[in-house]
Amino acid sequence: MFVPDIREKLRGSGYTLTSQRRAVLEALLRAKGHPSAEDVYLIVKRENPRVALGTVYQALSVLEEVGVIGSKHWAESPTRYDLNVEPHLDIRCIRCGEVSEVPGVALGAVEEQIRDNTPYRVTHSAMVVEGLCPACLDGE
Amino acid sequence: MFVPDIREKLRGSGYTLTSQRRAVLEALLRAKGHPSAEDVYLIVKRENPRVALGTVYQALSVLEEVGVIGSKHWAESPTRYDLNVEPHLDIRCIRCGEVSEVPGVALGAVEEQIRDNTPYRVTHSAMVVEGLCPACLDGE
DNA sequence: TCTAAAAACAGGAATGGTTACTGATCACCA
DNA sequence: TGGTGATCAGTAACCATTCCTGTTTTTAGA
Repeated sequence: MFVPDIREKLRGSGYTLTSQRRAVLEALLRAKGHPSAEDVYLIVKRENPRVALGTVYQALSVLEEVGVIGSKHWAESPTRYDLNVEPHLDIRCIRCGEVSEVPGVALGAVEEQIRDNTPYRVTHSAMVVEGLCPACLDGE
Repeated sequence: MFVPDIREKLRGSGYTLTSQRRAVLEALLRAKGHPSAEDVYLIVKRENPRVALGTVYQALSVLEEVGVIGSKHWAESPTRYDLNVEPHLDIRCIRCGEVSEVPGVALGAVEEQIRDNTPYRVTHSAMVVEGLCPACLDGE
């Protein structure tokens, strides 16, 4: 995703691409994994010590709203953010907190079953998966 | 589930069935839906005004540990507790917070796919579903 | 280019769900 | 009955996140 695309998406919802929002995106790119808001904040702060944590939260929320980034939430753990906005499945290690992707799992059929079996209008569904990562399994 | 069974399950993990834990179970039974810890606390307090919220949290955690109750967590919302410990799917209304069950959805195949596609040892997986309940849809 | 209005920001206080701590109370077994 | 550990009430602390206020930056119009 190029900067002009992102600026365009923000414009579309009445937002601007500020240096802080760009810094948050760059931090997300640099982190490469699934950083929390605090992780992003620490990276951004290295180059721009004056940014506030609240600004990072607000930037993440705006960027998610316009569809440039995605977020995932596990219980007892801060929300993780991700440049990958395609539907995909992530697993989180209950010991070290590392998050990684689980490829090759199709949720389409399940989502259809859900829609067919509830009178609710479904707005969001996601699979939350936890386990022990290979590194933590070694230490067992 | 009868009281002797519950006492036995608690015993098995070195716990006792205290009056507070019993009151929490009764509140859960009376609430009938998917109450939060605070909901349970308010119900328990009606008959036993001296119980502390912390006690309710601790009782819920013990009861969950021994497998007598289950819990579900949605982002931006307190954890909900449930006497139904069988795997099942719940949907939460993003407007009023009401939680209800979605019957007839099978996650077994998906869980198998997950296990086959990750090097993690999966310890827990659940589907988190949100939407608008029929009552809130009416008010749209 | 200048200026007023709107948006975004920094810094810090506040919030809400949950856990941790402390001294008092209770349950069980010898 | 007394001792030992579990449990409890009450309260303080915690942590992720949001909210608030005054200031800075950006934008749009003249």
